[in-house]
Amino acid sequence: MVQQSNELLDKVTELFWAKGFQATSMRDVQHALNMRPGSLYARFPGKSALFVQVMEHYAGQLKAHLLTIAQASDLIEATRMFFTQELLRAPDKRYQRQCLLINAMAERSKLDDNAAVALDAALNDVEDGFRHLISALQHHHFVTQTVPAKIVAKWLQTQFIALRHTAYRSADDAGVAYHIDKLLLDLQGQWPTSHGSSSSPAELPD
Amino acid sequence: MVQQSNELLDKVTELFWAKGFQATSMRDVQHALNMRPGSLYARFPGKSALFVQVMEHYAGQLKAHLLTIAQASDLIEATRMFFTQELLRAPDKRYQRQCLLINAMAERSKLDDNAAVALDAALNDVEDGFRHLISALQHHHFVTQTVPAKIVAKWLQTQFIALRHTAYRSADDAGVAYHIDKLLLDLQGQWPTSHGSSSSPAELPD
DNA sequence: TTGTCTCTTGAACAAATGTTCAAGTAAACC
DNA sequence: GGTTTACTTGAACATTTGTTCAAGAGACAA
Repeated sequence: MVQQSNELLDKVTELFWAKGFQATSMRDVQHALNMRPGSLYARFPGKSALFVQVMEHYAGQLKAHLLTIAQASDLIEATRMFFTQELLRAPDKRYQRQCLLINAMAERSKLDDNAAVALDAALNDVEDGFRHLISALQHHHFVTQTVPAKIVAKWLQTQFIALRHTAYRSADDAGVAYHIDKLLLDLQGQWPTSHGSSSSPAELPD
Repeated sequence: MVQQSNELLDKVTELFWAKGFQATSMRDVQHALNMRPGSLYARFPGKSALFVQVMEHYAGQLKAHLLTIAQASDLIEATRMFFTQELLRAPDKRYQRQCLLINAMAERSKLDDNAAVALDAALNDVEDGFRHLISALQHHHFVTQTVPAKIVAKWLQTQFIALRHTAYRSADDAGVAYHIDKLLLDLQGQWPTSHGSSSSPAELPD
């Protein structure tokens, strides 16, 4: 009758995702996991530790997803699919259109040190996933190689974050699909030649 | 010795901006305004009402700013200036790089009905400001007229949101400036011809 | 049965938070 | 001077929240 840690984390992740970290009380967690306070605290040292594990859980999954995509045969289509899947989640899971990490960022001032570090690590992890995807896109000449993958990756992650917010708010899914089309155009389109970006735009990280 | 309501709202806005709505306690507000609980509650019926007024205050200012920009002679340069100003706020006001509205969105589940309505209204207000700017840009042929201003405006607001997050997190201001350049390229660049966007791409809302 | 070990229970605590209200202050008006 | 009016004060309340811990339950060995 003992639940696996992964199942537990799945459920807690959903909670934090749907309601936010602060808005989710330990009593909410206890109820969702059908555990009493003592048992819960035997498993997780406290709310902050729970947050840390959820961050790792979430970022790990997202990064893995991105690495899979980077190996697809039709990269552009796979990228579009990725965005479509993430952004057009069905109404019953609409809260998943939001980005858990961004919501967490908004609550940063209330996080303790461990939690803040975990949040940063999670964001960097996801960025790393995007960098792999961009490198693949550059390798297949979908994206100019004159701009470092790292910079394009940051751009794409930025787009992802913003679209999640818009998709969450918008009632118009077709409009979101249009935004994705625009994004894919811009990705393959023109890039500024330079603007004092510290690293030379010519060199490509791995 | 009585403070103007605008001064009060300015201070409360800063508080909410820097710490977040939930993370700011009424005692924080009392301290910042040098008011005792009773006086504060005589002026504002409660924390939720405070939130509502801050939303109106903030969105009103941002929209006004956008309307001013829409009347500049060099629209592209004015737009770039707008983004640069908002995104590269000096270190002592770094928290203002974040978007107050987005942070509020992340706490939506804890807002009561009035506050949620005010938040939506604020977001729509800002979107309206962007729409005016886009209309001006289209009028001067910087942006294609084949796409409705409303759609482009939503895109630009999305970009704005995204860049704010990145600018807040990033240690590299030159990178942010590069992102702004890319944004201005994309704005003037290619737009998808259609993708089931419900309203016909030919007609332009004023 | 008895004893031991592991895990669970739920009442309880302490701190924080939004809010109220009777009492106090001082200026304005008759 | 006396009375009313408008505003301020700060102690206090009720609720929520993260967390703890002594007591209990059940499995298994002696």
